[in-house]
Parts: sequence; structure tokens; C-alpha cells
Amino acid sequence: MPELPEVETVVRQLRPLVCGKTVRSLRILDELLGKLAVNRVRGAVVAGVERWGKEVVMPLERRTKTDPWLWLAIHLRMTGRLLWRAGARPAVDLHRPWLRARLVLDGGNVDFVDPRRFGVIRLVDDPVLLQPPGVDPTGEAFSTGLLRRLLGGSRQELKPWLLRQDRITGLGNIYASEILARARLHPCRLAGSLDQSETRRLHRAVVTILRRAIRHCGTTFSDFQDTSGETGAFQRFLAVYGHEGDPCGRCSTTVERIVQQGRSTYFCPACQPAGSGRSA
DNA sequence: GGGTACCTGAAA
DNA sequence: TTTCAGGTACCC
Repeated sequence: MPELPEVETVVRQLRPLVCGKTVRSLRILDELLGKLAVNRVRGAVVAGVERWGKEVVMPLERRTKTDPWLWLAIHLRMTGRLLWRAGARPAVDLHRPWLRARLVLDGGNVDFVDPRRFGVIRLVDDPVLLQPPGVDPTGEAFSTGLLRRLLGGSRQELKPWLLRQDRITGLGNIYASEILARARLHPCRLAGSLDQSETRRLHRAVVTILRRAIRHCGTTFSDFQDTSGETGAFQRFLAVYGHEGDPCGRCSTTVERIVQQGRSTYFCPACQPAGSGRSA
């Protein structure tokens, strides 16, 4: 599930639960995750829970004179989740559907559950290795001017361009469609073809959609306390994503679905006219 | 740049 | 049975 707002939600919910707690162990249960130096985390203290792009990053402080910092990074990819299970002795009982890894802390577990097994865990000494290449669209640095420079000259279609993590980090397939619907821009427009006012609309849509999605805890998400249900509520506000064949909320024209680079794009052909600068 | 692969489950 | 899925790495 996770795009930027969902990962932000995970991080905010996890932070007060795990910060300051001591790591007992990191259990890797799926060989697809590869070999990690899990012994190095034992006894470290969780110093934070951060979102770096779409990745959950936990700085771990060790009681060693040399190399006191370790960085645990978890990318949820398509179906990964981090579920908190409070409890005193939860290292046993590894039976949980799709459980791939478990961070055992004093007072509870962080369970990495991931049916499709695309998720990735990294453990590194140097946080530079985790630095996302693109700009964070929720940060101060993301301005209309910066967006204009990033778009400059690109001959890629807008919607695939929005998915590029080396330009803007954090957008995914749902919010890319939602952002273009709000900005009233056709997904097949060439990224480099936007004029100043269109660029401003796109910038505002990125900021607004992400802010609203974060406020509503993202689109569908599992609870950390009890394993049931979804706390995310943003799906109620989706204007176009998943709404092929439904009337557009603004003009009642039928919402369409097209495929770009093998992925679904939803848009309203009336509110988001092709206009000039559309790819051939 | 764009297709394809990775993997599994749910829904059509 | 086939298609689709919130992501990204790797191929030409």
C-alpha cells in the first residue's frame, strides 16, 4: 500500500511506540531478505523512526566506542506492513501470516508482514547510502520554482514522470492520478510542456493532496495496536483512482482508465483535456 | 525512455 | 482461468 502518506502514517504511529526501547534481536524469517548482520543490533537503542522517501528508517545507537550508529531501513514496496505487537516475551510464536521479519524490543515487537515479498530490509553504517535522490514534496525545499526546473525539458509523459523517485520522492500510482486530477492536467501531457500557470497548479496539487492524505492517515491501512481493520480514510476522498466508469465529481463526465508503462492511470477526459504538449 | 520480471493473493 | 495490484530493478 505504501506511498508517501502511508509511510508517513506508519512512521508517526510507530515512533512513540519504539523510540528509546532497546533491541533484543532482529529475526529474519524469509531468505529472500538476504543475509543481514543481525547480531550487530542486539542491545542498541532505537533513537528514532523517520520517513526517508518511501522508506522507514530507524537510527540505532549502540554502546560501542567505534561505530556507535547503525541504520535500519525498511522499504514496504507493494504489500509490506509494520505491525506493532505489545508484550513482554513475544520473541517466540513466529506464526503470523506472511511474517518475514521481526524486530524484538523490550516491551514489544515490530512485525514486518509482506504477502508479496517485494519489501526490502537494509542495515547500514552510513546513512548516505539511504539518502533518496529526489526532493521530498512535503519539505520546505519543494517550491514551484524547483518543480519547474525539475520538469524542464522532459519529454516523458506527466504521470510516469510523477512516479520518478529521482525527481520527486514519495509519489506512487494512486496519488499521481489524484494529483493530476486536482491540477486538471492530462496524464499524457509531456512533463516539459507545462507553462507557468500549469506548473503552479501541479505544485499546489502535489502539496494539497499529500497534506490531505497524511491528515487522513493515507489510503487504507492496518492498525498497529490490533491487527484488524484499516485506519486509513483517504480512499473516501479519491476523485479518480479506481473510479473507471464512474461520473466525475466535478463535471459528471465518465472517468477513464488508461495504461501507461504498464500501470493504470485514471482521469477525467473533460476536466483534464489533452490540450497542447500532449505526446503523440 | 519503455517493457518485463520479481511474488502472492484477491477478484473478475 | 485470467487479470490486476499501493514498487522498483534490470533489460534493450
